[in-house]
Amino acid sequence: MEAAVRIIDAEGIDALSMRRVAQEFGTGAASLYAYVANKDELMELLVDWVMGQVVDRWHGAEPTAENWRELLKESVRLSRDVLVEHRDLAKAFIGRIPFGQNGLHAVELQLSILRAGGLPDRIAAYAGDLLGTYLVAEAIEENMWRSRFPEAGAAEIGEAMGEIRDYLQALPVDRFPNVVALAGPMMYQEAEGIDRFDLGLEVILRGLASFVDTGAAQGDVR
Amino acid sequence: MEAAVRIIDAEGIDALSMRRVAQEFGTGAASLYAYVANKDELMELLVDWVMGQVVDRWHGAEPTAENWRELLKESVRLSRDVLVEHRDLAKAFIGRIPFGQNGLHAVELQLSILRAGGLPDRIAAYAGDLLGTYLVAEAIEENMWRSRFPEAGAAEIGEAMGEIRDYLQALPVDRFPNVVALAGPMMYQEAEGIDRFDLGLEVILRGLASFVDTGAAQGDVR
DNA sequence: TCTAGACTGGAACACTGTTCGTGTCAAGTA
DNA sequence: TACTTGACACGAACAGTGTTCCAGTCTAGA
Repeated sequence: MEAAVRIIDAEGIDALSMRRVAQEFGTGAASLYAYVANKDELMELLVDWVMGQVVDRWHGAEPTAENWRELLKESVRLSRDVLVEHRDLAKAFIGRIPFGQNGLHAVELQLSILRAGGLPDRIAAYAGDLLGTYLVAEAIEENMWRSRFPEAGAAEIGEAMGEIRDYLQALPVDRFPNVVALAGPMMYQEAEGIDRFDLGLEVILRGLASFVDTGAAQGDVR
Repeated sequence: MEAAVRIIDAEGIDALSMRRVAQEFGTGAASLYAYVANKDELMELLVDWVMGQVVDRWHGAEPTAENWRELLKESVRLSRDVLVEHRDLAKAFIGRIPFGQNGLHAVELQLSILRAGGLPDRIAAYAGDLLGTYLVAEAIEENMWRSRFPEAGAAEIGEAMGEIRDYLQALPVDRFPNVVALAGPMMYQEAEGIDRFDLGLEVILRGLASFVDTGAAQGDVR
């Protein structure tokens, strides 16, 4: 597990092959199949391993009706941070439900926050999924920008975005008026002190919060 | 392009190899490199092709301050439907920004709806991204359930979910009280006539709508 | 009729996940 | 002590991958 994470951290998830992992132990790929059924299972374990990291770093404050929003944001941000620390690893979450031991633990934590906030069961159950896919997608995208310029630095990323912005702004105004007009806000990592991730988080949270008052925000669900 | 889509529809995106595409023309893989720089470019074209399908099927009603929510829902649902029709294809969208000709067209449409709704530029610009990642993630997940039981049928999917639900409910209540309690709502495709996809859509839309009134919903963005 | 350039496609390279079968070694039993 | 069992090691092989090389073919323009 640790060897696999080491490879991902250093070379990205595309470099993670059975042979490469085995090499880390100075052995052949076939040896790994004594411990793991196939690569998919290794991925599954990897996903659960990183969920364990998230759980370990969670401070564990008691969720209440007052602090649930802040707590939820913190937990989602923490998960995002852990994912981003391991480059590509977020891609392993695609098409996988983290129902290993650590994954369940993390789900449990999240649900406890959502229910403390007074969300209806149906909404709370679904919110976990929604936030999960959001955070994974965002982690992947962030890594994408970062890997475009391996030497990194926030400045370089801004520069890359700037180039795309220029391209969008140079589009024919008659065919793409809105794209041209919004090229600026579309290609900024942060604006007015709030970065993209927090903005999306806020949007989802406001949507969730609208379901808190029993009966008030009912009606046009469809 | 059409050959590639044919393969994906029949065998899934994992079966899409250069050799397999070439075989569709009765030739060798090397021949494709006269038309396409590499597989990544083929994927890029594929992504733009499917965006073209979405644009072609859009009815094109004029967005207004009254109908923007309904219109936005329709457009997101349409995109999801087109993606799901092509199995795995949604995976090709991961880590890619659809800025081809058709992609830009689709973005333009979406932005026009968002701005008609009176969303601030910054929110509108970001909402496109948010909805895009949401719909792609949801399409992938739906396909995952579907491919677990290739003979398909909504009943089989429900059965598969039922098994996981049973497993979750059998978990130790003292360690996972909330998971056990919410196992039911977590593992239902639809409840009370609203399916998962529409529910998530509604959550995001409410969150976005809360930014419409200039000044009203300001304040604690962070 | 000749030539330039677009296209073809077999062969090869360096990889991938996975399986087979032989080999090693340590613990448990007679 | 001798023997058996079972867990693990791992080179070799198989069928597949994306991509490049390069000797060919074919066709449009001069």
